[in-house]
Amino acid sequence: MWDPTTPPAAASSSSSPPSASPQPNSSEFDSADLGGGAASTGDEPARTLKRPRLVWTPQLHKRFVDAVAHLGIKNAVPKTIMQLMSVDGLTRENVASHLQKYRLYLKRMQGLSAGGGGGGAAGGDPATDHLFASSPVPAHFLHPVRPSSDHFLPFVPVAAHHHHQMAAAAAVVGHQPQYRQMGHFGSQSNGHFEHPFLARQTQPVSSNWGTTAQSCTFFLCRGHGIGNGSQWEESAHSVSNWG
DNA sequence: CACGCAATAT
DNA sequence: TATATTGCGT
Repeated sequence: MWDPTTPPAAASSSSSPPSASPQPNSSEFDSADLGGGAASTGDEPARTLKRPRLVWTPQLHKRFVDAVAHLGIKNAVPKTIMQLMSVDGLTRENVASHLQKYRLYLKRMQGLSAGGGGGGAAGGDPATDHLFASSPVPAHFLHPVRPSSDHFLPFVPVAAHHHHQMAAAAAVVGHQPQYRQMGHFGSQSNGHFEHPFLARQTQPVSSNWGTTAQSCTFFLCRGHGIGNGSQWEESAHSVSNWG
């Protein structure tokens, strides 16, 4: 169902010059624009609404990887990852599904890096490799920390990444309903987020960062495409309260 | 219940 | 092709 008519990710119409200018544009998403049908029979609780397929952009995956990296392999379970990512609209299933693929990817990498050498994600599934290769994989992922006998590690050739077209942005393309997913991160201060995004809901959240700079730090984590470890690390420390 | 993974569905 | 969903064991 990936809808043939659905463009792979919004063509970066504006910006995203081929040469450079990453452009720290804070808007990596469109405003949710409600179409006519929208909720059809009224506004159903997002709970039961059929959400559009999540499109895992490199940026989104970056957050995923960072979350896992900071959580540690052991604590990196779907629910925790989801919460740490703080991406509104993200469900546990979304993360779980991708986490599964990601683990397979890591497993393959382990096998390859240990024995052979060279390349990166070669010979695997073309499908997953490309996406995962866009994000640097923390070394600890490949070797869960040997208790005491990790003597010779050949060297871990991280997958050679090429430059791909990183378009922009939108994370989800709702082809069926007219919702655009992922807009801002949640201000799940204490529990979890409830409303995905949608519509013209009121959004009292804005008042949050208007007066208190707290969750705003998360926004800093974008800007560098590939090849960067993590900069939100520091940010995370600032708000180390959610735990 | 939440997790992890294979198989399957869309 | 990429995600989502399901099934089953833990």
